[in-house]
This record gives sequence, C-alpha cells and structure tokens, in this order.
Amino acid sequence: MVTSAERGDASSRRRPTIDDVARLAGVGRGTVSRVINGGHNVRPAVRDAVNQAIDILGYSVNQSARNLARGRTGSIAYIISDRGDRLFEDPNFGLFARTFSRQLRGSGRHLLITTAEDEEEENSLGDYLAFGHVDGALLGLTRDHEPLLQRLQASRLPFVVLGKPLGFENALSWVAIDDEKAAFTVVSYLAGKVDGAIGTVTGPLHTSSGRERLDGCRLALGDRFRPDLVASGDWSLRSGREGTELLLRREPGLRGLFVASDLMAAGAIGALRAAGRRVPEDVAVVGFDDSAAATMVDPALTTMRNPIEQTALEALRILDERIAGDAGAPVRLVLSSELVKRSSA
Amino acid sequence: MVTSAERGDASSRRRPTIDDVARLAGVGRGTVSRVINGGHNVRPAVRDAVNQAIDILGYSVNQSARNLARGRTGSIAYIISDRGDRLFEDPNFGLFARTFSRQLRGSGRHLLITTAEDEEEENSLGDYLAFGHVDGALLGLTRDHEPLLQRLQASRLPFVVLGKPLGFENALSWVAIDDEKAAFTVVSYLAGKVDGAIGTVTGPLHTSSGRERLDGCRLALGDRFRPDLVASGDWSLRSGREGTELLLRREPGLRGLFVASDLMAAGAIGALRAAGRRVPEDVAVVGFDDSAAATMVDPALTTMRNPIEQTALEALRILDERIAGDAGAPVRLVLSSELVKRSSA
DNA sequence: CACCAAATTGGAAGCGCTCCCAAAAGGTAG
DNA sequence: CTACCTTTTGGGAGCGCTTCCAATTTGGTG
Repeated sequence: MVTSAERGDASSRRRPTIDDVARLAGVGRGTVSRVINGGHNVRPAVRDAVNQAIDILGYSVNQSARNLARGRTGSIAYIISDRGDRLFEDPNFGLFARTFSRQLRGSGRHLLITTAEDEEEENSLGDYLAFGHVDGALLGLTRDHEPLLQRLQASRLPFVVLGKPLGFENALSWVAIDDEKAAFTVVSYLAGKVDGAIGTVTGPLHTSSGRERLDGCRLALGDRFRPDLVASGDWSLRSGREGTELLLRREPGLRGLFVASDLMAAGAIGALRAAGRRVPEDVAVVGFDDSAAATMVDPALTTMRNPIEQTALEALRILDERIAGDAGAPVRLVLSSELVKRSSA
Repeated sequence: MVTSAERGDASSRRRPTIDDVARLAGVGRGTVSRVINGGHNVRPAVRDAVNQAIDILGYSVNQSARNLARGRTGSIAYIISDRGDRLFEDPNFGLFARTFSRQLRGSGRHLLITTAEDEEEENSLGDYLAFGHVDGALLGLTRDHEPLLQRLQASRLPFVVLGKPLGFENALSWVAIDDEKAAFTVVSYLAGKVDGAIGTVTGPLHTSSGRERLDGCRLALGDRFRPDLVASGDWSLRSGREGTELLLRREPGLRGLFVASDLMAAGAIGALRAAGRRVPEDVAVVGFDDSAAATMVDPALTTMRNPIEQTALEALRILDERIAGDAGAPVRLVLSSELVKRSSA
C-alpha cells in the first residue's frame, strides 16, 4: 500500500491513466484492463507487476470512461412512491438508502434517490428510467402501484421491488419481510401477557404490509380476535392516536393493543395516557418496525425489528444478477423479523 | 414536448446520440453541442431546428461521455463526520441529503453520501477525495475536525462546510445558521413566559452549535442566567434526560428549560414527568431544530426551525462557483431561524 | 461592390476505458 | 522435434461527448 505522502500531493499531478500503468509495468493496455477486472487469463507474475505499478502510481479507474466504454451508466435508482417530505421520517428508508449507497460505492457506482409523488412525476420518471439513465432500479412501494410497475415491466429495465407487490407477486422479482408471520409473533407475545380485550390499529389496508400485519394479528388472536376492535390507520402518529381513541370508546376495558407501526404506537400511547390509562399496567402496547420512535416514547416499545439491511443487500444482489443478464424467472425472497422486548408490554 | 408514446418504446431502440441529432437537424456535431450547452453563438433558426430534432428523437445527453470529455466526475460528496448509524436519525441530515440530491439531479449529477467515523476512514476518504473521484465536497461536521479540513485544504478540491468550522472561520467557505441569535430568540420567548429559575441542557461544547446556543441563552437571560443551571449534553435523548435530572436536583423549583435540541428535549420532558412535573404548567420547555421529535413528544415542543433547505441550496451554489473556477476569497453565509410556538412553553 | 471584422459553423482530436481479434507464447502428445 | 491446441498478450476500434481551430458565412462600411 502506498500512502498519499509517498506519492506527493496527488491533486497537483495529472491523474494516472491505464496507459501509464501499462507503460510502467511493461505490458499492454489490455493486460492492465484484464488485471483490474478480475485478473483472469493473466499470468500471476504479470498480474503482480501490474498491481505493483498501480500502487506506485496510485492509479484508480476513471468511472466515466469505464461507463462510457461499457455502455453502462454506473447508477442505480432507488424509487419511493411516497410524499417526499415524509420520506426521511421513515427510519426504514434511511437504512435502505444507507445500505444501498455503501454497497454501490464498493463497486464505484451511485445511488439515485427519487420519489414519484403524483402521476405526472411518475410518467416522467418512467421515461427517464426506460431511457437508459440508470442500469437498474430498486422500488420501495408504499402503495400498490400498477402504472409504474407495468411501465417498467415493458421497458426491459432490470428492477427489484422492496416489499410484496400486490397483484404482481408472480411476475416480478421482490424481497420482502414476512409481515404476517412477524405480526403473528408480536401479537402472540402480547396475547400471552394480558387477559381481556385486545385491539389493533392497522396500517393502510391497500398495502400488503398493512393487510398482512392485520392477518397475522387475526391469526395470533384466534377466538380472541374482535372485528369491532380494528381501527385503520395510515402509518401517521395522528392516525395512531385517533384509532386508539376510537377503540377506547368501543371498549373502555381494553387491555392490549397491537399498533402496526411504532410511529402510530407513539400516538396510541399518547391517547391512552390522555384517557388516564397506564402503559403497560392498564393497557399493554406493542408496535412494529423498531424505529427510532420505539425508544423515544415512554415507555419504550416492545416491537418487531425487521432485517432491513439484509433485505437491501439481497435486493441489490438480485438486481445485479439481472443487470448482468441472468434474466431468468423472477426471484422472490421472504425474510423474517425478530421480537424486541421492551417495557410497553 | 414529445411523449414516450410518440417515440415508441424507447427502451427497445438504440439510444440516440448527438450525431443522430446533428444529422436530422442538418447541422454539424459541434453545433448541437453548443445548443445543448446554452445555445450561445448559434443562430436562433438553427437552434430551433436542433431543439426540434432533439425532441423528435427524444435525445438526452450521455452523462458518462460528457464527464469523460469534460474531465469531470459528475459527482459531489456529502461527508458527515458522525457515527453512521446515528445519521439517519438526524432529521437535518435527511433534509440536506434530499435537497442536495434533487438539486444535483437537475444538472445530471450525483450525490455521494459518506461518513468519516474514525481517523482511518478519514484518511482513506481524504485520499479518495483528493484523487479526483468527485468534483467537490460538502462537509457536514458534527465535531471540530481539523485533520480532514487541513487535508482537503491542501488538496485543491473545492468544498464548502455546512455549519461554522471552528478555527477555520476565515480560511474556508461555509454556510451556517446563526445559532446564537436563534437561541437568543427562543430563550427570550421562554423568559417572557415564566418567572423563576431557568436552566439549560446544552449540546457538546466542543462544537460551534453547542457553544453558540449556550451563548445565545446566556445573552437572552442576562441577570437571570444561572451558571449552576447549565447541564451539558451530547444531543442524545439520554443526555437530555440525565441533564434535566441534574438540574432538578440543583433547583427543585425549576420553572423553565432550554434544551439545545429537540431530541434531548424529548428526554428532558420524560425526566420532568418522572419527577412529577407538568409541562408546561410547572416547567416550560423549549427545544431547538424543529425535528420530527418536536411533534412526537407530548406536549409538542416550542422550538426553532432552521432553514436547512436554504442552507443546502446556498452551499451547493457556492460550491458550484468554486468548481467553475471562481476560487476567489472564501465565501461565508449566515442564515436565520424561525420560532415555532407549540404547547411546551 | 469590394473589403474587413465578427459571428457562426463543421469536424478533427482526444478524454480513458473495454472489447475484441489476431498474434505470440506456452503446453502437450506423438 | 514437430504439429497442434490452449492460454496469454498487445493494441486497434469505438463508446458519445467537448473543445478547439480553421473555414465559412454574415453584416457592416467606405
């Protein structure tokens, strides 16, 4: 390894090219190219000489030139169909973005983060994507979103969906957590803790996450499930509060509450406290996501932690396979979540 | 404007190049280049013909080729010297990242988000940056950070600091909010609301934000400032709680509290409640940042909203000037914050 | 109408890389 | 030692753009 000191003030010299390396190593340009692209079909001795020259010169590949020659753009789009300003409040989004960026940087590529808030944005985005500005796309869909999906499917652009794309489960590649199983786990835990009435504040039921978390809850509760104690929310803090107020009106003796996201759970706890209930003594509460809100709220939430990072890595791996041309049948992957016990239940 | 329908399924055809446009418009390649780069020194009639050809073909410039020809990389680094996992919990970071990305996308460029957690990462990052992988850098420093700053200063890489770089105020370009003035504003408001003892939980005093917010507080309180009612925190929820517990021990009759960040304020409110104090009846609390935590906590926080988006845009503008070669004297810019009244004070 | 300067134009050269092909080197078997 | 096959190697061509510079056109003037 050569330190920056040894090679002087790098910035003041012309950046070395592949030809400089070839000259110094006494080989042809093609050979250097082969070495920096895996070193296959190059004699070990030659490879070492080339690597040494690379170190001495402090050479690193010019991505623009590589992309131009390869006919690639060197960037991947991460598309979120949600209101942009909500975006960064969603802790999952941040972790996804961070994991993608980091991973792509390792291969000299970039992540392009984009929202598609309304139909117009969606159309221009569709054009943009289909027209070769990116090598592939990762779709974080917050609602069911056929138009963009169909558009992309027709465009041949490789892409992978994060989460289960309702209605396209069999046609597309996707990576998702098992919402139903996760909800089953946390609600079973809750049901084991308390006797009496258990209610739930759901996510939006037009999303697969919202729906499956409710399914898991229903399954876990079995006979104890009460259809009248289901309030539907929209992932927002406010909807968590209002949903809880509704449930409390319907069943003042409420003992347990499954809230389909931590943020909504924060709202729920606020509503419970306002109604004079202690958590978890009077009403036990469990959330979902293990987001920052989970520990910000008092008492800290018992919740489900999702393997976001793993989801991201797998999605990217699958996408890379498809970009490389292994465009066989769609690939589907389901990962499981983990119960995190804190003090709210 | 040509819709995607008119030009057929774009994805299946070869992407048009500048030569295709030149041929269709009946002009030379150079002329097309001139048109897509501002259209200077091109006769209006010719310019229109070229633009029409561009529309018909659905041409858009190939960034890799442009970057290669221009000797630019087409990316800007956003560097944060903080623990990566805290990163996305910081609401300002998210807004910065989003504003940068969006703005850069407009000019076909990319944002590269990077952390520099320890000295080693910092060194390799320094090499990376100095070696021409990016066109410029935006530095979000959470602590005073001389090594990287000096390294970059020596490297000729254009960069702009977000926040005031302690010890480098005169040597570098930076954009910051006026922490002192903002703290003065919110503490004055608090002081007008309550009589009696007012304390503060500060940010880390080795950062300019931490220090200046304390200065502003001291200034606003004047004679009422009590040096014994200053607890130092580190921006974390926990430090907010612990600092508040300390203040309460020193002054059980505490009536007002300025907490230097909303997240810490959430911890403070938890501590106050645990100690049996009502907010704002017994103790009025004000925060700083207007982050998501401000409305998540109960009661919602009175706090200062910072012009993050404007800061981001100005920083990028200054950076672009410097990249373009207008590397005159360093540029400094200070923006003001705005009081947001809610129910905590 | 001739002349000149300024504005406009075309296209060659070159950015740094990958991909490919032909040539050279190396191995193996008879 | 030769013939043949495989592996390795060098370097030309080309990716799509910008940046010149030289050539042409334009427009104004005497």
